Amino acid sequence: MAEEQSAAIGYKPLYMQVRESLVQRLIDGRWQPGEMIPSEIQLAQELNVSQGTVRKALDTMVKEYLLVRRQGRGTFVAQADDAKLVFQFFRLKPDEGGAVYPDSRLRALDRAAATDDEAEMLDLAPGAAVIRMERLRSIGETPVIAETIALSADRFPGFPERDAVPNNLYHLYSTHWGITIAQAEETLKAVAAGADAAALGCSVGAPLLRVHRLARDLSDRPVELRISRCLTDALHYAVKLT
Amino acid sequence: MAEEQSAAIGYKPLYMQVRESLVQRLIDGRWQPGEMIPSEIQLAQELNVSQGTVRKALDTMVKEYLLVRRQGRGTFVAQADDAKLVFQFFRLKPDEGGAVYPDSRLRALDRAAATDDEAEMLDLAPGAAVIRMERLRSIGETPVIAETIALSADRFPGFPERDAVPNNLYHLYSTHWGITIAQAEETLKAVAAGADAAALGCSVGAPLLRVHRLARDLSDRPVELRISRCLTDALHYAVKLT
DNA sequence: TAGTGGTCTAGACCACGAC
DNA sequence: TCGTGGTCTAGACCACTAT
Repeated sequence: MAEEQSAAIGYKPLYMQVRESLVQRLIDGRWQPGEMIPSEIQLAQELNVSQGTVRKALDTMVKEYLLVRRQGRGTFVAQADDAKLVFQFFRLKPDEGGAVYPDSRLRALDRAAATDDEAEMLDLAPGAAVIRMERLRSIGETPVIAETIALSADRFPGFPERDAVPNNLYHLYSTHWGITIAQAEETLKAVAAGADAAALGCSVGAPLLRVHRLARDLSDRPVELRISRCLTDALHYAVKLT
Repeated sequence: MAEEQSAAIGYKPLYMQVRESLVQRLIDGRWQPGEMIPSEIQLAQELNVSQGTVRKALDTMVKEYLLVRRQGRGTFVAQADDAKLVFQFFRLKPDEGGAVYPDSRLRALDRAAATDDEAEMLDLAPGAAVIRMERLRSIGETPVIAETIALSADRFPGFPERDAVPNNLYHLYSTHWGITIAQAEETLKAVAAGADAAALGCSVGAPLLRVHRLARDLSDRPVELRISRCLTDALHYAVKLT
């Protein structure tokens, strides 16, 4: 690396510095999703470190789903629409049968002033403009999820019209604004169905799984606040604890 | 390692073979919880591999929470009652304030024939004997979780009487029978309160978070089936997606 | 056959904790 | 000061993929 190690205080291992330098290339868009990155040997020469140090940095980025290794071919920048990555942030599975990714129907798309909660979670000034969406997601013909999604309007200029919004939003964020969703925190509660009951085809007061998600980009900045109300009669939320 | 690499088919990296050999020492009880294990150098000599290979095996075991490294001191076998490990399998957090670990009151403890569901999940013969517990868990004076726990009676001979069952069951499994819970799969649903309503102090039909957990030991064998019904008025289930 | 990542080795030096 | 884990290097060979 160009800079020398500073004093003991604030010390960062070399491979973490390499990692940060490589993540910056993703943030800057110098490396685009799907693109093959230089080989470990090339990166090592470029950064003046050994191949082993580059390897350790790449290994951590692979574990973070930022890169994908393909033996014999090379290392590639992960894409939000990779079949496996689609389920990185989607944990609802049918009780019977394999994983499915529900279709979406956009019921509303507005610009509005952020609520206090939205402003705080998204790190915006009070009352800043947000893009807010209401979606109904279905498996086959059966509606299973009602979603409210809020985005900072500033970060998504030229957001598409209602008919042009695709099902996979994270892929849209990536292709149109170069924003990669790298991690998310979810909090789950059981709640009684209220205004969503009609859309979901359940009775008022029926138990719903409410999932509150804050999604962050590569720089850890909050990007999207999403609140989903899920019918869990034939679905469940799956978690592996290891 | 003693055995040579077999043909290409069924190939396992050396560090994974080392890992399996070390995990076996935990399964056998040759390494006890809290114990310091030999240094990397010693293990490398003993197994006839390099220190780097031992290190890679230890690194994976640390990530699995089986070992704990303490720089300058050594590497230790993880204990189920380590402050941090208690929360490895407990994801409910108060909406406000820091993490808490609820107290438990055992309402029932029986031996009974396994239900079909229990037999299948725990990999038992139909109708085999299980130990079944009903617990009510509270934060302060407020009941928040009703739990049903099923264990294979064969694997837990001499299970304590009702008054002698501690709050931390996984620590009990470890100390009395040498069974380490290494991983668990949870499935979550929202359900309406039924028979538990009285104990939890909510109304019948109130939404509860139902958590279905299958816990496995170091050999991946299912050990415990636990179904929790949680009041999520002031609690939430937290998940980090990375 | 050439180039890539995957694994393995051997040795060096540093940071930390116990003595 | 000593022993531990933490990091870094340099080089070797293997397995996989594409050509």
